Amino acid sequence: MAKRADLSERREVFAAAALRVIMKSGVGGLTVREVSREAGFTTGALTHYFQSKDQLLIEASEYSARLMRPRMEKLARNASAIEALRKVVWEALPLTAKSRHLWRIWLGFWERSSYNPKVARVMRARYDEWRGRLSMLIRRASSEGQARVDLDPDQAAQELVALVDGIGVQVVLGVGRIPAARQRAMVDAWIGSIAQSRPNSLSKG
Amino acid sequence: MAKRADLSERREVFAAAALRVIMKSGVGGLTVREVSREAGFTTGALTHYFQSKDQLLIEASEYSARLMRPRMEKLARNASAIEALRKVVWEALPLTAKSRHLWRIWLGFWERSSYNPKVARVMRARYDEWRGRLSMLIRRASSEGQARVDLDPDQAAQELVALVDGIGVQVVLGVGRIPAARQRAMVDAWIGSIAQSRPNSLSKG
DNA sequence: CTTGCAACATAACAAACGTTATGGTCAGTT
DNA sequence: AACTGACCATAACGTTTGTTATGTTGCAAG
Repeated sequence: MAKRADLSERREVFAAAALRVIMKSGVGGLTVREVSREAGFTTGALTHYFQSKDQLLIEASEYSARLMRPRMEKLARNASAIEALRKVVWEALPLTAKSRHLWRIWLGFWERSSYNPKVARVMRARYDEWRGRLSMLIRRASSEGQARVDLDPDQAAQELVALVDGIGVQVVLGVGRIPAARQRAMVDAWIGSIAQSRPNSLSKG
Repeated sequence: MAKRADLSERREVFAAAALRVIMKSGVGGLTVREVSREAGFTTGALTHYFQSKDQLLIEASEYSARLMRPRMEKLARNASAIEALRKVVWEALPLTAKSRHLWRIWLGFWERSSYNPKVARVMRARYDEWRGRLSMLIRRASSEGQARVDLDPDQAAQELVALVDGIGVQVVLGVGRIPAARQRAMVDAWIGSIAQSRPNSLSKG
């Protein structure tokens, strides 16, 4: 066994290259040759680390999730649950160029996931994590008296996920105009609708 | 000039076949051979009516819009502007199997529109029409005292478009669960937020 | 009745694709 | 020092693609 390069490190290099190619040409326009070139290698290297193109796509999808996760987890640790929810959702919005780039990538995976079961599985896991994160924050907000208690946290989280996706589509496709301030206002309005000015303990007493 | 078949009629046959293929294999998986077979012809016939695959896709996109338009226009003629808005948006939701099929098609066009300027142009026109329809109804609701007057109709319509897209994504991708009743409730909640119980004339007086 | 062109089918084409095969190089083991 | 296998390049393979070329047929105008 004569190893010179770290395996998982090389795989990340190709995954990152794949994301850059997707940004340029879309998931449908992605080719193993282009990804190899983007990574600074040739197809011989890529096939050494990935059994197939599908595997590369899945790895790329997981890598894109790893890019967001740490920031999300940090923002979720905010003392106020409602404030944490605000900041977490804001982070997901297509507010910055970098965020819009990621959105462009995710959107590229959407269609592929409709016709590729493997991609669909990864995509579902991704959304489960995202919805779960929001659900947990909403639950926390309820128990801390910052949000209504007559609320199904999972259902509320599902609504919020849909809201964010809708904004993402409009902005990334460029079919609508939703400036940053408006995006945040929409999220705040939704959070305001589940928020509760009076603490839970008082309304119970 | 020996014509036997109506030109625009044949083109619609191919457009409809293209939509069926997209439902099955996605826009990325669509091939001219498959569409020809689906239409009951061969590629020779298809190329006789379409200069390129892109033209076929655009025609198919426009055809899918023509499928919705009449129903939308009929529902928009409701006496009550708010009620018309409700019914029009409900019609756009992925509530029925048929509607979900159309959503699947639209979603397929999204990525392609990111990298194909021609498709992007058509897509933008489609959303302009959709947003304009909602904007008009909201404007009507305001002037009839059914909706707040301190409202930017275009901005409100943009929000509603995003909401519907978000629901569409979640349902069609199958990454979230939003039952029909919940979809309608979400729309109603949004409309409720812009609605006004007291007529405009009173609040002005 | 001839003729011309629309309306298709069939076949061929070059390009691009994912994948596989082959070969070379060099670090690390024996 | 010989050897081995990880690492990567290069090339080839078979398939599929959009497009073009080349028929063939049959209605309708002249």
